[in-house]
Amino acid sequence: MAKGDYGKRNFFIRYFLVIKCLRNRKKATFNEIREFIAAETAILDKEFIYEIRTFQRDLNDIRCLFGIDIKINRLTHEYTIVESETDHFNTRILESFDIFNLLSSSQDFSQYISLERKCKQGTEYLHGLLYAINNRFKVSVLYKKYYEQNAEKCELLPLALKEFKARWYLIAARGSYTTIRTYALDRIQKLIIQPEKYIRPQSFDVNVFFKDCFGIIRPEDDDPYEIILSFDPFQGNYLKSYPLHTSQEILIDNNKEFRIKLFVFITYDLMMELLSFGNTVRIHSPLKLKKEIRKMTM
DNA sequence: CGCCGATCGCCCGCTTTCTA
DNA sequence: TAGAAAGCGGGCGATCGGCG
Repeated sequence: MAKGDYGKRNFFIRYFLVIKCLRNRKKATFNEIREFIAAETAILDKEFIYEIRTFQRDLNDIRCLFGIDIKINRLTHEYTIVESETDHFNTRILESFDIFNLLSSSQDFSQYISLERKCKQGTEYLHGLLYAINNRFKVSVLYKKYYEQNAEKCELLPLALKEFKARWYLIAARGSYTTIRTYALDRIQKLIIQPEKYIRPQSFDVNVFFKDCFGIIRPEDDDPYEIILSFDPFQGNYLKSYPLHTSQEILIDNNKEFRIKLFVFITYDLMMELLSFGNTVRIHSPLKLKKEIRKMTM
């Protein structure tokens, strides 16, 4: 086979298949990876010869590009992906690969896959905003609050991006840093990156800022509360795999009750979440949360 | 049509790890 | 502990695609 027969985009297919192979099998020798890739690319009607030297170069590239570390076990000669539990980025990248692979398949699977019909999410602004945040450029956005008729032009100092419930938000300040607000990307109608720079407050860390928040609201004039909630054991299983918040601690877990403790602000987001559990949740404390929920349901 | 950069295979040599 | 085996990176050349 002549070199380069399969074009320039091939390296991307290789990276993806290497990652896919190692995810499926957990571990594989180079020959197994080579065979896996040969089998996966057989439909391309071109022999895909994968040289060990290329593979070794690819490992380096995968590490640099995606931060996915692949190590070899020198006893068994098997390669594995080094999964670091703290790194959410890796998991998300691998998940995105799965979806990408599914949606970009040349076959028409539309009769087998039911996709959620999403409105435009504003994800096209992610790259531009990240660029502005990283290089400390001011931005001006045309922003339409969902409860207002007209869009409003605002000049913002972009600080961070945040994801919540499959939506993306811009965390930004206005002129001074006295108020930091959250802007939903799907409500941005236009984004202009300004040539002017701003000085980023050194103390701002998005993960610290939202540490005690459930969702995207951080009250300015309140403190987080210790919140005790009871669920039925069935909901408990769900909450064990998908904790409500990083502060979640299990207090009781038996066949009658699943009780947890959270340390978060009492916000609209939190109350909506609790209401979505219907009568399977019971609020033990604090009193403030009980009252607020009662107010909403009356 | 020639130049240039990117990719990849091949080869070499250094380093690390295993094993007797 | 020393030699063997394997990993890994660098150099080199062939090839290809883009570009003027």
